[in-house]
Amino acid sequence: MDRRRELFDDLVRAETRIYNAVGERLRVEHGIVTSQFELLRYLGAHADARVADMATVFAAGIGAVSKGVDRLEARGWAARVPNPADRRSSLVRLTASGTALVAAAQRTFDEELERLIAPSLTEEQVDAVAGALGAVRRALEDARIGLPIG
Amino acid sequence: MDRRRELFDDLVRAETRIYNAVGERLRVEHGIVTSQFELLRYLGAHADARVADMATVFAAGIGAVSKGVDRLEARGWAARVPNPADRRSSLVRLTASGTALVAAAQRTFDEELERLIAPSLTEEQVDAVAGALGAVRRALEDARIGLPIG
DNA sequence: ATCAACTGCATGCCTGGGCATGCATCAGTA
DNA sequence: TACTGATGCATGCCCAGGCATGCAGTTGAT
Repeated sequence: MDRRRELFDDLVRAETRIYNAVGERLRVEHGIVTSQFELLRYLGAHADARVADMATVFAAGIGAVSKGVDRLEARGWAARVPNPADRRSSLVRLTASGTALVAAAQRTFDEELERLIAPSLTEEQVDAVAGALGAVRRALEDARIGLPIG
Repeated sequence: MDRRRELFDDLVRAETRIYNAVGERLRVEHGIVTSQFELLRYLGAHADARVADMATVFAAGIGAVSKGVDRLEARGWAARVPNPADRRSSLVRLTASGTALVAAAQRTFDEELERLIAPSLTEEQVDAVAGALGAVRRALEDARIGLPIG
């Protein structure tokens, strides 16, 4: 039980600092923050995503994602196109400049992440931690636990 | 490298959902959220903490912690007492009701954390992940990486 | 075809945190 | 002692996200 408390503390602290450090570099070099990078990256990997899809993946509220997409659109990196299958929703896709940005930012991201993690963890540990946290994540997603609202 | 991206994603998603789920239960049963629980728990474990100490531990800004302590004080769970060694700062300590709250909330916290994690991870995995993330955390703390501002 | 219930999302209000500022105090030097 | 720089923290402004609401559109039953 104490071991689980320790896991929680280290999980939250490591995540916070990594998120901040990556965000700092993304901000300086690309003018975006980590949450925007995550949205952009998701859109790069999943063409024609809907707002609700992203909200589920990121465990964020619909409103937050909707506003986040507004900001991406305002900067010309993404566009909402009508969803032919359902006129209530739009499909969000990257623009050309958004695609270019993701590619460039991804390099910064990878570089910084290596700088932060590689000194502390072996490859095997990275695999082990990714596997374990992935299992936790999937279990929570399947059970729809930890979304905002309730 | 892809493995590190996966680690980042799972780290952030698992942390988000665990943080939300724990916060939901703390809110329902004790009227606090996770960030307040963390402050309270720190104060329970570290008598006479200063605002700056907590800001460093939580990788948060001084202002955020200062306001967080304001809220704890307003609810009667903590008090600022003058710091005899330095009149610029105060020492923050729990009140009696704050101490009682921490004890009760800690039980809820432990229970919920077990519910979230135990189904997905063996004891060995918990140890391995806590150890690895602890190493990352300590490295980042030592290098003062990932604090707000810079 | 009609209607009720539901879904998807945009928007407004409110709160919490980041950042900048300002004041009080401390530490070091002359 | 006087003075300069550094430190600790409270506070104000701003922004991002949660939650509630509202509306357009969809679905299913009759």
